[in-house]
Amino acid sequence: MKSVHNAMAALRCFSGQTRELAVSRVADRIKITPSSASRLLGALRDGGLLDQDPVTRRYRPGRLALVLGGLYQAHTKLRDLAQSELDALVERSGHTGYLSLLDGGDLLVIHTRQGGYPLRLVVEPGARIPAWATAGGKALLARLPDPEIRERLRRAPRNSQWPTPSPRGLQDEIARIRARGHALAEQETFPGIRAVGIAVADGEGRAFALSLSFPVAGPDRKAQDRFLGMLREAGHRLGDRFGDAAWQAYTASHPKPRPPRGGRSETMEAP
Amino acid sequence: MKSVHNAMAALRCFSGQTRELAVSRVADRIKITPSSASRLLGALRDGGLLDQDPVTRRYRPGRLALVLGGLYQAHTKLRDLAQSELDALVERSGHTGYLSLLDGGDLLVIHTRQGGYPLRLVVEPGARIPAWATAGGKALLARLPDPEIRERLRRAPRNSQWPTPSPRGLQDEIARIRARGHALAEQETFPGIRAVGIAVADGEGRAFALSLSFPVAGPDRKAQDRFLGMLREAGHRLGDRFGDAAWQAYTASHPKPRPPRGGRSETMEAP
DNA sequence: GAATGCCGTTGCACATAGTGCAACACGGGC
DNA sequence: GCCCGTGTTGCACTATGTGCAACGGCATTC
Repeated sequence: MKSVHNAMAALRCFSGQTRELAVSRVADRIKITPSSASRLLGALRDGGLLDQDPVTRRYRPGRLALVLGGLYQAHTKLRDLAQSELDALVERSGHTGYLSLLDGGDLLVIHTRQGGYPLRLVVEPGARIPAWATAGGKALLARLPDPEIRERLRRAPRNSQWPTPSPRGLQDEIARIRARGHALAEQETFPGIRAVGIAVADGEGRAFALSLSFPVAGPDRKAQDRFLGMLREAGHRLGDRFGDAAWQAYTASHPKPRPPRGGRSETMEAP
Repeated sequence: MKSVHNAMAALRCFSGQTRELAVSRVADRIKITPSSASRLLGALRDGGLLDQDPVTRRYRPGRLALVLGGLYQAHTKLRDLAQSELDALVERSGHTGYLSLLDGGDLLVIHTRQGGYPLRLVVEPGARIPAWATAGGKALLARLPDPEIRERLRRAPRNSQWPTPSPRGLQDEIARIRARGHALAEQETFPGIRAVGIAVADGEGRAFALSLSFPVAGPDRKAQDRFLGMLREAGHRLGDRFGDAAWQAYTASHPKPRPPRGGRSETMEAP
């Protein structure tokens, strides 16, 4: 299945930073000859997974990609609602928010939203970062059983930019995240950047991380705590909505912001 | 590139109705042996384009599909805004709305939203319908140069359920749609169902159709005209926003609802 | 305007890569 | 227990995709 593998390697070249790619760029990045790349991308275009700009001859994601992406969300609307929550969070905090999910040992960024604050950590959708170096990634990992966490981190290729954790430190941090229900990244993703992250899952298996990043020298302690509180409120809302058992447990460490009184307004359509 | 072609044929089996597929179902539908299908889907899973349910062994769109779908929207947010407009339309009319685009000679449904009205034409996202049998498809086709319209319809495989148009009728209908700026489908998609559709394009090439369907016996003439008016208003807003020249021209037939007074509020972030 | 470099695409011969067949393992039903 | 349906794996064969080289198009350069 080499050609199929190459095809997906080619597809993975596309990201928020590189929405369009020339044949030769793809050939370089996945180490195949330009002739093969030309045929491969041509086939993907014929199938509708890619579109080709008729004038520049460059490729970009196509219609088939759009429908498949839409289908990922499957039955739930967790992704949609999570994104709304995130947008609101960014609006109120002024800092950058990320919606992402776990891909092996990496955090895969799905959606970002820039806040108004001038100093920003810009990460494009499609970017992959070692999960353990991010707040969202840690929050997602902490939901997995211990052996799987170790397995995922073991398999992840070593990366000089983001070091691998010590077994001891890993254990402690995971325990802390599980107890509190949120994860912190203290300049671990990027120097000078602090981040807070939570993870929410729908009925079966699909988990997303919501995270918020800001400069360490930016908002003061009080403000940071407010952001964390807002993030946790969002987590509670989503957790309640999608029956995420973990979020019931987290009520202990931080009290649940609004104890459910009768008569919540339903904004979603009935099935 | 046969295996890549098969891969995309397999991917095209997924739709709103069939979000999960078993190996054998895919094998049947794209006419390959189960062994090949097993290897093929396995490769797509390894690449992240598909996920496999560990217990049922069935496949569904994966993370890579999600990012690629997100990238389709590219620089513009036409899709997002069009969807918002559509949702509002459905809310106000109570009937079903569709967001779709042209795929060869077919209309490819991207997003649907059910209204409250009990009698509904249910079309799942991912569905393909001969464009000429739909209001949205006609609106999209009418934007193309004449030879290309004929070419696309010529290439489309014959389909007993939806007949091909006569050259004469095609010519007239296209002219009518271009003059008015919207298309109608009078029980052409489905018996007893009437639909109205418009098409909007962003700066370069990407065009979406917004359409609304309702039973012929449902809303009265007045109400239908209101729906059409609302749809056209949405078209004007989107057309203005994305510089769609066609929508300036359409002002003649139906007067533009709100002539642009100074000081439009900018909701999009600056680049 | 010719020359140069870069890019995308196409023919061709070879060897790899993917195919179908058959067999196996697994899980549920009459 | 026996089935049937399903998903996966070994194996031999051939069809398929590969690299190489050459070509045409398009800018940029001199």
